[in-house]
Amino acid sequence: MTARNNLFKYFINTDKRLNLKDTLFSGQTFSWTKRDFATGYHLNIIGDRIILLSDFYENYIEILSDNKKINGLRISDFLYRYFSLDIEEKTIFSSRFQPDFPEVWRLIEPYLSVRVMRQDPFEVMVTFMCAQGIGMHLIRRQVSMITERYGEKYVLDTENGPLVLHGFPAPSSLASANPNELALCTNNNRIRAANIIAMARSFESGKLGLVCAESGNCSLETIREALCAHSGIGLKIADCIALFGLGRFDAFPIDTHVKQYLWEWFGIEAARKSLTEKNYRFLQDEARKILGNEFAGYAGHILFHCWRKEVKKMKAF
DNA sequence: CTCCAGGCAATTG
DNA sequence: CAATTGCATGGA
Repeated sequence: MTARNNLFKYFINTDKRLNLKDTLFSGQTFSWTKRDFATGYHLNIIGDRIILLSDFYENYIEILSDNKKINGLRISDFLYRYFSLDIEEKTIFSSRFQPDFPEVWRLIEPYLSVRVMRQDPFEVMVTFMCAQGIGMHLIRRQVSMITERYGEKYVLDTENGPLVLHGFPAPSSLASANPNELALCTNNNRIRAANIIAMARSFESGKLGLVCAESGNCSLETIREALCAHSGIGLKIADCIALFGLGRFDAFPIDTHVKQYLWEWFGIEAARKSLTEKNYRFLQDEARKILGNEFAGYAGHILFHCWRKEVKKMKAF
């Protein structure tokens, strides 16, 4: 394979859609991006290098050579799992959804190819701890600054000159961070910085590692309890971590946007009330009646993404 | 100026 | 119980 630098083409060619499953195993070099990867990555393969760019921050990178492995898996096997290609589009929504909600179905049909990925748990924990009550602009800035200050630096040679990118910091790096220094990266929110450091230490000690290892076998409630024991992680963030970081596609996080579409699209009255814990859990039960249990969160993310773009008319993701 | 952004935790009624 | 407030900042 000859290295072909088309990284900047990636930034421009954002609407190009290719079938990852077909392309991934064809052995050809390709450039592939998709704007619909909310809370996930854009993927770009340049020759023998694979670059993942998050929509939470724009400077994450993994550079891999063909003979390297990730988590003990061949790259193609890793990506197959990473992009959850084992999940078929047609299985995400029940067969009753389309006839029951034809208008919603018409809106979400173009979004059915959205993938919810199995991302790195620690990374998801940190990024979602940065995502409380503020806009995507500030969330991105926080995570971006964290990677720049605490992540490993990569310099990538491109035909347009060197490109500096940063990997996501390891748990140990944030566990030993100075709170005041980290607060500079967390919107000057010292409480958040302290929470992230405490979580990183817990992760390093192995307490959270066990949750990650066992997350496929235990109940959602068990996962939530372990996560919510940490200051700065509530039900919503715990559900996000389960969904995006632990591959628990049954986890159904409810944020301000989900709350909105539960009322506007499905007429759930309780969605107009505030998100107390009791109401949060009630709304989840209601959502599962519509979306089923196994892929409630997966389906919810498709709805979430469609809601933001088609109804709220948000430009970026 | 006000209101809201992919909330949580502590406090008050 | 439920409702309110502090945390922080920037864009609409």
